[in-house]
Amino acid sequence: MGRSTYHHGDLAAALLAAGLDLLETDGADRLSLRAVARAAGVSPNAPYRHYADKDDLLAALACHGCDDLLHRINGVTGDTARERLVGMTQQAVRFAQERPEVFRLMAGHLCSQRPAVVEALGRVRVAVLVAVRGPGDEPVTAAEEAFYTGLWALIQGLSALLVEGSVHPRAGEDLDAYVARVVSATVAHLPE
Amino acid sequence: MGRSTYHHGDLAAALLAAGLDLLETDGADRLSLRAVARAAGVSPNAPYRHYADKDDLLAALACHGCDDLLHRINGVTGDTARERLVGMTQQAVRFAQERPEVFRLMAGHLCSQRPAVVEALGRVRVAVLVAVRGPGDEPVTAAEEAFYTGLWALIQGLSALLVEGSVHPRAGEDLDAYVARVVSATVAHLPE
DNA sequence: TGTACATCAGTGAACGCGCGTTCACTGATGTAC
DNA sequence: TGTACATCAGTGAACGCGCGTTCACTGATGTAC
Repeated sequence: MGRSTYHHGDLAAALLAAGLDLLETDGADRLSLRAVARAAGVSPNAPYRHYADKDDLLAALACHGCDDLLHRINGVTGDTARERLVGMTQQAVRFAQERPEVFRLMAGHLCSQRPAVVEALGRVRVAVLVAVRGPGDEPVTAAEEAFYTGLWALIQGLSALLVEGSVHPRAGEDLDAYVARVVSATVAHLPE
Repeated sequence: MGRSTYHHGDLAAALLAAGLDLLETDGADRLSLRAVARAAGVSPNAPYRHYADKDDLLAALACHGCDDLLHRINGVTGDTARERLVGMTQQAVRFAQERPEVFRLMAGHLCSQRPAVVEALGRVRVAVLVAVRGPGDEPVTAAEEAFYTGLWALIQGLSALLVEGSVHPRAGEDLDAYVARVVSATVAHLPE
């Protein structure tokens, strides 16, 4: 804000940070490029030096969210595939609870066609697959791919349902415990 | 359009129809109440006689979508729980493909707090539960509820992933066949 | 059957708004010689 | 070390836009007597 030089220094990063902030308070629908510029203490069209247009900034925000989620997921450990799946789903759900608007942006259609976002989401999906499957070099069969797609859908769907308030833990039940119950009940054939 | 009387007759329904139309072409974000009024051949503020505000119309559109999906789901038959689950998921996916914007509106946050939408979505969820479970009067146990929540998440999540283009059938594969594969692989413990 | 009148369902103009983006511009920076 | 100059990264004003909503209003409808 109290910028002393004419040049900002790292406006791209500052806009990203301001954007993430405003995203969570306003939602992607109401997020305006001008507001982001204002928050970064910069004139309305300064962002155009760093982002082609508003959608470009939104895509950058979504990618940032993907990186965050990827990082959380990569931190999950567990002895069995089911434990790791449960752990990852808990991470995804928590992420969505903590940063609902960035989650919506990632899962929604505003950015879903942007190559950078497609790739960032792809990395998350691969991380899930690898974590559940465990290390190994055998090629992924069609049947496995279908299975992992289902798990990915389950993770995304459950996160979304919880974020939108469509489903809830039982009264007094811990969110993580609830997620564990739902996931375990659904994929009961995975080894415990 | 060529309305001959001053009074419209059934403007509420006409606005709903125009709204569903514009929703699919513009998306909920870009849908404007004025455009809906224009499409119905009526002045910009005529809608306010029938809908409290823009959000109220959006909620009505979402409810309409829920009714459509409920109807499709209720048409599903099958000898086994898994068959019925697959059938319902195929219906949901097709619905989302045919009416992506109304699907997004239903699954998204724009209307998720509106009581009418909450109830309409609840009816769909119950229909899924009943169809998978089959007729019977025993109360739903906590474990069952968790399981059905997972199925609901799977249905919603897979529909969303397909709508956003995040996952695809294999080259040349039929969409229904793909959905059947994914669902079956994921809930392999349901009796075939 | 006629009629006064309340109510309903529209009109049309206007308000105030903030937006995305473009334009022509200028201050700051870095580099070649 | 000094300097000319290209380039980069900002400024500030403006354009044109369509929006949601409100206001005061009027045409149409239905109902009580």
